[in-house]
Amino acid sequence: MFVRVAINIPTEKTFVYSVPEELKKQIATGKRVLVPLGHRRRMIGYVLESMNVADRDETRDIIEVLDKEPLFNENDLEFYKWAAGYYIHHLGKLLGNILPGGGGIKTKTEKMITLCPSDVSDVKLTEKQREITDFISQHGETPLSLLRREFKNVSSVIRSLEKKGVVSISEREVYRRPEQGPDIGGDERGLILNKEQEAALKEITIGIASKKFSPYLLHGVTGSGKTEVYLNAMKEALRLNGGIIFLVPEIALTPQLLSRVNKRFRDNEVAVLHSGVSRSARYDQWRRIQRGEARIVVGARSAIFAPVRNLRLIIVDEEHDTSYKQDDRVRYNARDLAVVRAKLNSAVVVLGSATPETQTYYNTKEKQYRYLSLPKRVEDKPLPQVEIIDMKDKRDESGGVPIISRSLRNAIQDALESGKQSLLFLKRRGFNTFLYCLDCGYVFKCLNCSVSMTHHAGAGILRCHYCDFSIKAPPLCPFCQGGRIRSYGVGTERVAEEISILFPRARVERMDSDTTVKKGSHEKLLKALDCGDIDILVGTQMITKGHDFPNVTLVGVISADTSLNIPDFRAAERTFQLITQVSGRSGRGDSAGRVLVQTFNPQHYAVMRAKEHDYTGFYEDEISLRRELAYPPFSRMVNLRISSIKKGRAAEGAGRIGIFARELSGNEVEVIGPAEAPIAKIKGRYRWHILLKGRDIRALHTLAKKILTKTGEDSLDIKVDVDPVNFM
DNA sequence: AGGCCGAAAACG
DNA sequence: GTTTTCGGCCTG
Repeated sequence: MFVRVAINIPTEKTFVYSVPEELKKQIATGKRVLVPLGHRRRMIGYVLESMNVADRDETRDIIEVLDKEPLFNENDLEFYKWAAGYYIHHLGKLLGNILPGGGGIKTKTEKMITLCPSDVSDVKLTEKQREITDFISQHGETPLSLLRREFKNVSSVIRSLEKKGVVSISEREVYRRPEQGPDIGGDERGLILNKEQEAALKEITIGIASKKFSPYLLHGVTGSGKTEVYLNAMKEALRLNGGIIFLVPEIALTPQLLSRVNKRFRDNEVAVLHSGVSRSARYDQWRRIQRGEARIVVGARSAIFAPVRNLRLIIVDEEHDTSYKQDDRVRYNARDLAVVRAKLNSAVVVLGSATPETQTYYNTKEKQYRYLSLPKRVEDKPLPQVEIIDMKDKRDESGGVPIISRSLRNAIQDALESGKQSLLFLKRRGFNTFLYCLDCGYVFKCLNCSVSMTHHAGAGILRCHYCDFSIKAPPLCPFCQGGRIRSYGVGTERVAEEISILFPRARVERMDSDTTVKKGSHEKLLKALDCGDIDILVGTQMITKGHDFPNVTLVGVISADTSLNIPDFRAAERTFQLITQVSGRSGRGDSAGRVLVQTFNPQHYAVMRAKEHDYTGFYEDEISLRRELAYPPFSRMVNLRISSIKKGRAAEGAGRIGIFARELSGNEVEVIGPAEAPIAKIKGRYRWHILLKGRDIRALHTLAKKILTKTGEDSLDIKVDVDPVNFM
């Protein structure tokens, strides 16, 4: 017997090994095996298939079968192969990244004690032994750990009981569970769906029953109750014995959402997968899913690979969210893969958003996806009033542009006085964007990355947000020794400080990746906000995602321009989404909400359409621009990211690859660049990129693959990014 | 990825 | 002529 395995090494090849007689019984597709590779090396191989004849003369034996049960089946494998092919990754590398337990994680077992059924009344027992056997007879099969808690010196007593034949010891697998977060947002209200929710649910239900591939866009304004539709659809899929994947952006995978799911479904039906779940718990969750014990998987992007049995429904909440795109190691987009997987499984996929990607909405126009709409908030609550504040003519006492305009200040004041909460959003954490020397103009930049370092005043340090390198903030300019060091730009820390000065009585908190590094601190802040222990919360992106806090009536966007001025064709879309999503946090309770957006571009269509809550208007503006410039959805893109430790080498190599790409591109593919990346250096590597653009993804694939094989000749690092999202 | 091997460069 | 370094190649 032989097996074909994939190994997590950068090669297209799969490897055939022979199976020793004693391991034959254990072999199955989807299990991991330990195999020898090369000289004295042992690697984990993933069994792709087993066969009776090998297609080569010499094979080596596998050493060990690592899993009792497979991690995936043929159906899952078909999907993994598709993903590896589409994103131009080696299958072994993909499997190594998405499957749990790259290391040798063992299943956790627990010793169970049972009384032997045979008549043991004539066996003499000590008092202690009697006590324990009585306890076991009351409880039936009892875990040893429970006995440990109840009695002293349990192990020795049990050992002697076993010797006497009174009890028997067996081992049972136990699942390690991810830690449960606190219960936030208790009231599970609104079980009754409104007309639009009902209509959307009905359509989805038809799709589920049809057992045909049925893709939907659920376009519902913020606060329109999309989650309620999801939960009902899930119930329906479950009723038909279907498996479910519910994807949410990593940051939105909050206790709030989880407790909602947990209240609706039985605990043992739900498995949770995300980066916060420990390795071992992840492995156990995976096995529960594979066995079909957990029918519902809730998770961040990697959960799209979960080996769900009889998959009938995939939900992608906030489908526009860029965190569905994984940019390191294995590059894939979980939102797009969700559609593919649904297609392979003849299942339903529901993409939900208040601000769908232009591409997604376009697909509904092209009749690729069915369009479902929730145009109103639940209970007909009004959308918040959005006011745009033109910062061009705003000056503070010293003649500079103020961080907080007068109007925003007044609005915060109003909210405070009426006992309401405010959220202030901005893109950058830290205190200031950067420090510079007033005398010579020296800017403190990271030595490894070509970005200015962010000033964290609280800690008195400068930190690079790309490589995390930090230094003490120096009092003197290292270049001219001048003492006049000034700061420019603002971060969350600076805004929080400013707010504390303006409103000394208010309870101000900051939420960004600095204040939430500690496990559970994210939940703690949200809980505090939920309990009303915070008046004003200043934060980055993470305060914008999906939360529902009824007492928040004011949302302030400190600057809409940070997302508008990035070198990315989706900048307008991102800005529209951002303003709309942040706005959505406002006025979810009984009081009407207000949103204030500070910007230097009040006339920009993304800003104006967001003010009017006009998604379709924005879409029309955007799609005509995309058509004109032949950007997606009117073209496809593949980005080649080239980097090297040596500056010249990166530039040269990129140039050479550019020429090569143009030679091969033909008239189907347009080669743009090479260009130095907007962030020219990260972690000591100089970065360039070449963009391939064309109508047909296959032509792009072919060209990208040719470039990869051809360029093995120099020590450049080349990465292929299919359907790129991040152009920095 | 990581070890092996041959070719080229450095060495004496 | 010998040692060291570098880069390409292969692993079942």
